[in-house]
Amino acid sequence: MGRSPCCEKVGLKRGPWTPEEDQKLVAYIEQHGHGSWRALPSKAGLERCGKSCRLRWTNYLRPDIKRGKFSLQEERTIIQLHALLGNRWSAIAAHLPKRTDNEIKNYWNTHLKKRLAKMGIDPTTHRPKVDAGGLGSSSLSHMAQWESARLEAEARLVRESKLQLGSSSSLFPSAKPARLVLNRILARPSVPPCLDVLKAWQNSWTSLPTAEDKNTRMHSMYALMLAAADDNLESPTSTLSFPDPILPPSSATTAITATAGILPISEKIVIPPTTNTTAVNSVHAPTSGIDPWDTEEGVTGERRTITTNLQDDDIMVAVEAFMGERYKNVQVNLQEVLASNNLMAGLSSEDNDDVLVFESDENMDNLGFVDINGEATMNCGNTNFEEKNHYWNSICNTQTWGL
DNA sequence: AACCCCCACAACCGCCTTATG
DNA sequence: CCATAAGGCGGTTGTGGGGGT
Repeated sequence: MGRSPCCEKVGLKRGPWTPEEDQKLVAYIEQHGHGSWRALPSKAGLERCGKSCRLRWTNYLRPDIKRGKFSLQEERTIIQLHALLGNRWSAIAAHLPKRTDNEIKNYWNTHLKKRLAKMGIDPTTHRPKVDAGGLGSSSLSHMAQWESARLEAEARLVRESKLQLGSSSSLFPSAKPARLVLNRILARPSVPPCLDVLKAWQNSWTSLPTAEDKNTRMHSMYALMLAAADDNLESPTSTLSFPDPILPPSSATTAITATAGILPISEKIVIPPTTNTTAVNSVHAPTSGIDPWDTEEGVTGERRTITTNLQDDDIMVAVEAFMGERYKNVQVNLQEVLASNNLMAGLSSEDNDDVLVFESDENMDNLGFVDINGEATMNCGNTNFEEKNHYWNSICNTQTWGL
């Protein structure tokens, strides 16, 4: 389809707005609302195109925007979110009240990007620039810092999602709800567009040369699912628990109702017993206060599926994967982990047919996703849920997230 | 004082998505 | 289902101001 120009360009003024023009625009919108932007200029007596008026209003004249220097907290937030979301300025702006995407974008391009570059951080990947000599200790330190920042951002998003889901009224009604849409994880070569972190995780996984490598390397994984808006959660509309149990008790089919908050999820997540179940794998459930799936009781041979029919793409499942033989069977040290090839991923379900399956092997050493077709997409080994849950909790619970 | 360069930021451009008839 | 309008978004450009020479 053809795209029509937003307005006739001939005879229309361009360039910087004058105070008089601003005044006209503000006065008109305050009195009539903006209505159709295309029709606005003539009604307001402006010789501008509607798009120009809209941008001027949304980026500059709107009363609910904050201008001026970015605070340290705002800078930190921008960096964290950029590490997680990339150049998705509107998504980032949704987490910075009263800041516009354009302002954040400009600030990033003119300040933060350069600052990161000076620190030896690639502002695109948020990873240390690799020099010919490999990673030095300072690079590792940077990596740890930025991985930490990125993980904090992830935790922040999760927390904010919980808050938003738990409340029907947004703190910032004019702002769009935080929307983190992650594409489904697929092991097939035709990976859909997705977050960089997801790509990174996939790449890191698929780049392992052999299955043996995959198995011998230590991976751990947290799955965060929109689920469980039952009585155990803080809010009847909560749909995200983090980190909530992945696997259920073996004794019964568990149905967790995900009710509709901001995210239009209204289906059940059903966890049926599987045909050749022999025992239970379990995951600690630290946030619920109820721990029916204590890790100490993890047994072998279980294969379970969590089947969910989801109605929209606003599902987030974030996965943390720790890689590297050096961490096998050692106490996880946060900085070490962060300095390692620690990656995150996620997936979403885009239609009713999607099925998300977490699968574990006989030693509970591997967890994996299986897509709707039952094809194993990835595995993560040697899971230590206690440690990882503790780690995530420490991020989620001890951070003060200024809004 | 004049010129040049750099920087910050507002504004624009073009593509994409969504809404509507 | 299709065409079109309108809005949203991210990349890029243009402009003005400040600092250096």
